[in-house]
This record gives sequence, C-alpha cells and structure tokens, in this order.
Amino acid sequence: MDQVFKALSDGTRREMIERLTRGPASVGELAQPLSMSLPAVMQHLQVLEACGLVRSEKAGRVRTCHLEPDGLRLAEDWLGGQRTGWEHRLDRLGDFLNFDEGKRS
Amino acid sequence: MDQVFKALSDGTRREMIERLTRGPASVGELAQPLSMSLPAVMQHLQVLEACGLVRSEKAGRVRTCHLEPDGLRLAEDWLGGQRTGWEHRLDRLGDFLNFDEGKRS
DNA sequence: TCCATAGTTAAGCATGTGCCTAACCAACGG
DNA sequence: CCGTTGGTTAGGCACATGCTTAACTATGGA
Repeated sequence: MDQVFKALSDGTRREMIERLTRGPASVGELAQPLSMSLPAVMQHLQVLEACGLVRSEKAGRVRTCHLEPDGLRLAEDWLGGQRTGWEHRLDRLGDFLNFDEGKRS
Repeated sequence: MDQVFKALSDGTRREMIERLTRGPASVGELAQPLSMSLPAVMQHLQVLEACGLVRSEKAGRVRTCHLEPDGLRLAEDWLGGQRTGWEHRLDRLGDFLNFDEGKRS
C-alpha cells in the first residue's frame, strides 16, 4: 500500500503508467519521451514492478512492459473506502447535530 | 497531483486521514495513537494541508482539523481514469489481435 | 566474426523526507 | 499574575530518492 502510493507519487512514473494504458512498450519506448537516462527509467520501472503496478518479460534483448491493473485498483479501493466512509459519517451528521442541540438546550 | 500521492504514500498520514473520516480532531487527538512526537505530527499535518486533503482552524489554543474530501476524489479520479482507459483499450484488444493475425497470415 | 542495439549493473552525488530534542509562544484556569 | 496545557518554531541527524556517468552483458544482423 505504502509502496503503491509512493510509486504513484512520482510524475515520471505516472507518465509511464499513462503510456502503458495505451498498450505494452519496451524499456526504450518508455524512455523515449522522458528526457532522462535509460538507467533512470529502469529504476522507475523496478519501482513500478516491485509494487505490482507493472509486469514485464524479456524476449531476446527487448523487455516488454505492460500494466497490471489490479495494482491500480488497490489504491483506488483505499481512496474510495475513505471517501465513502466519510460520506457515511455525513449521513449521520444530522443526528449528531440534533444530539448536540439536545445537550445544549 | 504529485503532492497528493506523496502525501498518501506515508502510512502515518493515511492513519491520520482514516481518523479524520470519523470526525474532526485536534492536533493532540491526532497525535495520541501515533507514538510520535507532536512536532512530527504537525509536519504531517502541514503536508496534508498543503495538498488540500485536510483543512484546519485554530480556535483559542486548540486547532481543529477536518477532512477535505475533494482532495481524495482528485486522486481517485486519476486512478479511475487510468483504469478505465486501460479497460477501454482491452475492449479494442480483440480487433488488435485480429489485425495481428491478419498481418501474420 | 564483428559491430550496433537494448538493456543492465555499479558507484556516487545532491536533494528530500521523517523524525527527534530543545526552546518558545499563547491561551486558559486558578 | 503564574503555572499548565496545546501548539509552534528551529536546528539537526539518518536515511531514502532521483538522477547521473561509466562500464559491462547479451542479442541480432551484416
């Protein structure tokens, strides 16, 4: 969980993810629009793989990377959980305010 | 965006958010379950406020913090956008494979 | 076989992050 | 007033992060 959000907290890595939503890509293809050395891209890729957001296989001398959408869903679920939990609380806010009023009067 | 995910990438800050989904809290209340000095909690709080996930007002000598759920929704929307974009691509995957087969034969 | 391509490893550096302690300020409460 | 409570500021330390360059490996083609 920590790792997923930490991975997403970097703009470069989010760009890589966006690229991968449009289909698989080699390491070089990922690096091309990034104005950054290849080793740097590799490191980002390792971060993305380590937390399960991306998978990659090497065939010959080219490594092909693709998205692992369950990883994204993990983060999305946490956020949704918090938000709906909060909304739930809002639903009870009326009751709470009534109780407060009751105490005061 | 960067800042939101960076804020969420820390377990302590996520705990603080979870706490705040259950209602507003003072700085001390936020710090209580966290086995960490008060200044440290303050810094986390500043991070959460800087990226719009939390708001706080000071009344007398106690600062009361509450969630700003639009911030969470921002992150959630990005994730959802990526995921649905990917699913969209999957919808077209059949066509792509057919095209590939066509090329090969 | 030899060179170019695609990727990988290693080492190092600058900056950022998370935490601490110590000192400080500001509102109550008596 | 004066101490206590709740918060804030300042400074510093240890470690993590993002990037670099240089050197290396391994595959594929002429």
